[in-house]
Amino acid sequence: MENQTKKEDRRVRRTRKLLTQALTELMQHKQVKEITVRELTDLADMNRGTFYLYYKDIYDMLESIEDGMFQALNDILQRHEKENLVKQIEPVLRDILDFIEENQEMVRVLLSPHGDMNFLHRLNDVLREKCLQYIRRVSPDEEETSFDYHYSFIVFGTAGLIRAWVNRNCAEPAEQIARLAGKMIQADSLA
Amino acid sequence: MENQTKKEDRRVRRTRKLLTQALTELMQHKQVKEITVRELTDLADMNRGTFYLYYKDIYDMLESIEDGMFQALNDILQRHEKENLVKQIEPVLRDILDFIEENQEMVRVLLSPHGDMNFLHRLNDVLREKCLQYIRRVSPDEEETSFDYHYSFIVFGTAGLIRAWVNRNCAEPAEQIARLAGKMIQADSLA
DNA sequence: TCCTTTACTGAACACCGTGTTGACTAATTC
DNA sequence: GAATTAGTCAACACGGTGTTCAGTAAAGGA
Repeated sequence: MENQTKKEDRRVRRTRKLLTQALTELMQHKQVKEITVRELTDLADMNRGTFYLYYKDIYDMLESIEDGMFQALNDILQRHEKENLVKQIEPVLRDILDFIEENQEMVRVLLSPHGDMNFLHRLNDVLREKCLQYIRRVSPDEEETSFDYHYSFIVFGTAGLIRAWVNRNCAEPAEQIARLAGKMIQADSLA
Repeated sequence: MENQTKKEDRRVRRTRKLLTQALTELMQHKQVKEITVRELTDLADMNRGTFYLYYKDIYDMLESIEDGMFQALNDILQRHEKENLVKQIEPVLRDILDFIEENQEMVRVLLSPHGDMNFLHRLNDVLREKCLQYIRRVSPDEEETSFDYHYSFIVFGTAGLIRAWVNRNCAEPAEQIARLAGKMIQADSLA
């Protein structure tokens, strides 16, 4: 990915960046459905046709941005692959929250009322294995069905927590939120 | 509300019902953004203009349906107004889950990837006071900021649980889910 | 049962965003 | 400096939108 970025023409980087900035800006004020390609490119101060050189439509662009975030998320999960999750769930959370803090504007709009339900579900899918693995270790004598419910509660709950955090402009240090999330996740897994 | 329904012309009831059925049907297969008024009224087998007698656009219609659900939710909360939430959170949950089971098709699509983020946030708002009240009783010596995070975790988490449940076509009895939710909510509040 | 009211139909309308095209210009890379 | 490629500009047909108005059919009250 870094390789690709460096091979990219400077104009391409510029255009992508301007479009992303404009979309983030617009999504703070209106729903995705209300955003037209015309006003997006107007705000980014470029030709409307240029948009179509990169994306099919606004939703395609949004998905593409989400792709980038999940790429990063996967990298983080990869790095913590070999840790024992039961005692060390907070380090992963720390890294994830740090990444979120760096991209808070986009995360905020994605989890806002103007946001994207599909984002939540993709998050669900990515974290599924990781979470099940964790829950099984914490309370191994649980029935299979219960796993699913605990896991769904935890992932959506954590998303809610993150949403509250970015809505406060990440006022609290990431470490504190990681600890809090860790506690609640553990409490649920045992419940 | 019942009064209004009975005063309504039979044709109005019929039209509203057909439109709602058609939308529910379409939302199972495609995103809201992809649904046109034309295909909605085609599926409902009525004139396109008729749609506009009731709703501004598809999103307005969806919001209107959500309004009805929140109306019902408020009624349920009202009925359980005077209960002591600490020991008796499950009865409210039971009633809410019963209602959800009756409307599972719509709830399923609203919480699906094709769903509506705004729905989650409205749920958040409605349950806010109720939840804060509960958390304060369970763990009264907590700082104010923490409340917000616990509360956000719990509401989103419960939504996730409900989503998992309706995705399984409400296979488990509502009572069992209410107990599970109650346990996890309590565990979080204490965490 | 008739009569009034009103929901719905069907067709037409201008409007606007979409997505694509082709020739031209400007920036970037090697 | 030359070749390549990104971005511009104007134009185009297309299709969904939201609204209108006259005509039809269904509902509900007396």
